[in-house]
Amino acid sequence: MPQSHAIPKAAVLRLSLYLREATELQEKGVATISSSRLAKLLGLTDAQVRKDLAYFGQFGHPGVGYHVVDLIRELKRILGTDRMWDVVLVGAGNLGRALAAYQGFQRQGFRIVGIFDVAPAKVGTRLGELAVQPMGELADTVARTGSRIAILCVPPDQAQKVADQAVAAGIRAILNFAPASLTVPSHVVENSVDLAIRLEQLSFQLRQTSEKPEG
Amino acid sequence: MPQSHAIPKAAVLRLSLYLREATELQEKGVATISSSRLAKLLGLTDAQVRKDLAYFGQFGHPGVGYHVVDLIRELKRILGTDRMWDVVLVGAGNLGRALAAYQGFQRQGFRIVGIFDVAPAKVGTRLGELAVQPMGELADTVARTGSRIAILCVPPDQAQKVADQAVAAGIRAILNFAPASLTVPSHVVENSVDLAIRLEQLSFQLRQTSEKPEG
DNA sequence: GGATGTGAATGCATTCACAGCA
DNA sequence: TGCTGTGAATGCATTCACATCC
Repeated sequence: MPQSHAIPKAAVLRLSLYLREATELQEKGVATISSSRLAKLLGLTDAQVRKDLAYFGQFGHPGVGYHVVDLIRELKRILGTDRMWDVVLVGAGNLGRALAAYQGFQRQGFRIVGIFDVAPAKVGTRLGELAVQPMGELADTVARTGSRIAILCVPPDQAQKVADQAVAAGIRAILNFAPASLTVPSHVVENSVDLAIRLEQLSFQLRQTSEKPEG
Repeated sequence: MPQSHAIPKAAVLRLSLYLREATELQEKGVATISSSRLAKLLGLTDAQVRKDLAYFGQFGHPGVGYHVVDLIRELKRILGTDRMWDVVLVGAGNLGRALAAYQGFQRQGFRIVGIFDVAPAKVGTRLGELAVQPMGELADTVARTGSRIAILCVPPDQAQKVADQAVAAGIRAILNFAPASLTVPSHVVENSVDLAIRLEQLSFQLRQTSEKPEG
């Protein structure tokens, strides 16, 4: 049973890093891993790794470490990726098409089951095994496949409208790549990735380290 | 003059959101914005907005709010986007090509000045105004253009090697899209975006809200 | 010896609440 | 009155340090 204290949001983010690292270690044939070694691989402290994992149970072995196979199984169970998730994608522009083809999603248990776009010119074009569908078919596809997750790759001025359509279609989680703030009902979870902001943050950090950026 | 206290890392991230929102308000012709209204637009509290901005100076007006034009100018100055940054991109796969064409970078002051790939088949192919170059030309291009920032879109097993090459070429900041942890010297800043992890976090949150995910 | 799991202590970020100004 | 800027208070996350176990 988990501890009765609140789980830090940042801890859950690190679980994904532990899973990624553990998977790589498994592929290399490593059987056990200690908190200190895992921490070093990720640039964290050993205590943090142990505390993060202990929020969710006790699956380490004193004197030994964590069995990589067990660690992976537990992390997948906690994160909910011990199953396949069907995902729909809205916006078949450059980014949308690249994400539709992204192998990393499949590998982590996410399968794109539908791609949608408003532009008639894009509808019908093929992307791997899927063809771009018109927005009108979104609700049908969500209902038929039971998808709970949508990825949004639409222009920022259309993002809110498309998010509303997705929610109306039964979507419960949105990964938003549009540089815009979304408002969603409380039963829907939303997560935004603003690519330009990531560069902006680097720009800020460059200023900090070398006070003279010049040109 | 900034306050003598440490600036929370999360505050800097929010500055980018304030800039994004202020830019949108400016396009709508809004002249001033209060902390409470800005907070509401972003799902934050008014005190947080004020404190974040106050870390970097006093550019608000009691009884009025913040002049949108001034706010944008100050935020750009703080974030370092009051100038153009030249950026190189390594990895001309699906994601790399999509990012090379991404308009959002240009809009925020980032210009891709070189695209590189190891695959001979990709070298020479055109992407907008640029042609994919071989890795051997990376150092030359970085030196010639004075680029400080690199975007990495390479397979995870090549990420560390490519990061090392970029650092050796003079790069000071890396935006990494490969699902792998990078080790970089202390004078280099690194920022990773793992797309699959973002979906994983949604999966976790879905489990939390509705304890029965079923299929 | 070597490692985990965890209360206690520390440090950091957010929120409160109000003085001060337009 | 309306709003900013900010010390003080609160709340949250990380680190410490050690009992415990293989």
